[in-house]
Amino acid sequence: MEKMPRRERERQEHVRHILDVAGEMFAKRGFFKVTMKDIAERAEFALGTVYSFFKGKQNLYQQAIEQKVNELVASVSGAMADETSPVLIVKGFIEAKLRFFFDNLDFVRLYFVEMHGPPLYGERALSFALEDKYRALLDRVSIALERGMSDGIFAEASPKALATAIDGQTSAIVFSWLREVSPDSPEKEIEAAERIFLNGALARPEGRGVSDGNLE
Amino acid sequence: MEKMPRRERERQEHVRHILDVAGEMFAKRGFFKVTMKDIAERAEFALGTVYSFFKGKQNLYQQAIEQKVNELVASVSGAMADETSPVLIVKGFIEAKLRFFFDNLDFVRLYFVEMHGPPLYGERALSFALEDKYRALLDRVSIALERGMSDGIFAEASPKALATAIDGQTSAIVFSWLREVSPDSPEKEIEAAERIFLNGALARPEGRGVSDGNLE
DNA sequence: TGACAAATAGAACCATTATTCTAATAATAG
DNA sequence: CTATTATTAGAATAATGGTTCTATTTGTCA
Repeated sequence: MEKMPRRERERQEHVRHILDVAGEMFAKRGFFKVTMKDIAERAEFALGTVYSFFKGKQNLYQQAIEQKVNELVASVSGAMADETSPVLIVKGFIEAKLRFFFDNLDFVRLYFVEMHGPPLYGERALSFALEDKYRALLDRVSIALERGMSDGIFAEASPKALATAIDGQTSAIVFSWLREVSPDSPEKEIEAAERIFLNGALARPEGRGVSDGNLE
Repeated sequence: MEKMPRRERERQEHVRHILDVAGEMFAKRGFFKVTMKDIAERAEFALGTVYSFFKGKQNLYQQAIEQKVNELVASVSGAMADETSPVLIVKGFIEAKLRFFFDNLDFVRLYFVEMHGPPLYGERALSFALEDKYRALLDRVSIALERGMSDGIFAEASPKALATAIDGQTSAIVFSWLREVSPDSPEKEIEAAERIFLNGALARPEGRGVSDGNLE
């Protein structure tokens, strides 16, 4: 990692910096309300310099998103890799996803637009590869659920449907943060999401759920 | 409803027609890939005529969305109004929401972008009033849940969090339809969503859930 | 029929902005 | 020091497309 000349290292610094700045601006104002000039100024580079780093605006936008998505996937993936028990894998997913978006709240808007919105400029910015990476995380959740089912921990159901449900639940929490002025911490929501997903809304006959710790 | 002159009625027909066409085009191609000329041609009106109906492109976009959101809210609201039991209100919400989006799959992209995306053009197209209307539906779900809790049907938890969860779960199902070539019917997902939300993922001690019909 | 409203096709206008280009300066490497 | 490369500020270019305008046609109604 330390073998390239300083020049090259600096260049990468610059690229990353511009990407960060641009990502934030795109997320806040939207693609078409941000001009290349704006970005250049904010990043403290001349317009031409920005063009020396990126092919054009779309390319910049695309890379800004990809950078963050990679971080997201790495973070969630890491959290799930640590665990072996199905329940803990699911919890790991919930926790890591919520934490990442909590720490990158601006990015939320961009991400979901690229995931589910109409094409911004004719084509999706989020490459299929990245989309697949995220979906692969969900598949791992699915698999954990499936395993939990054969172990009798989870109720028999469609693992895919359950994974979709947990993904949607967590996304909705993230959206709710967008509406708040300044959400203070994701802890409460993480816990609530886990409880709701695992136990459901109905009262349990025994009134006992996973909170007893008997499942981990 | 039938008291206005034909001229006026026709005008409204035209407006509605243009709104429909525009809404579909926006959803498919995105705001900036649709030109006013495109819309005029597709709707079979001259460009100037379209401008005689709408102040401009933004206005057209806005109204196209509002029209659909109103339909959505009316539909879901109606479904919930029929019911009295908390469980059935929740089910009504799930069913009506899923059905509406299933029947208006194009619209999904627009809706979520406006709900959660960065401002498209400086300001949100979805007026706060409309946003509030949807949120009011969720409040009604919350209230039903709360009532269910005091009746001992639902487990004690934050009604808001539960409502958010059910909203997210259903949205995720809608998103999954976007990825499919041609989803055939929402029935399966409706049922699964209800089951997952009510019973949760964990195996129940007795293996019995709401499917027994003992709660309605 | 005659006057007026509605609609049309398309030209014209105009603002925006992505992108390229230029001339000048600063930094670096050898 | 010198050749080279990176960077800069900003001007020039070019395309796009929203909006307005015009001349013409069609439809309506009294």
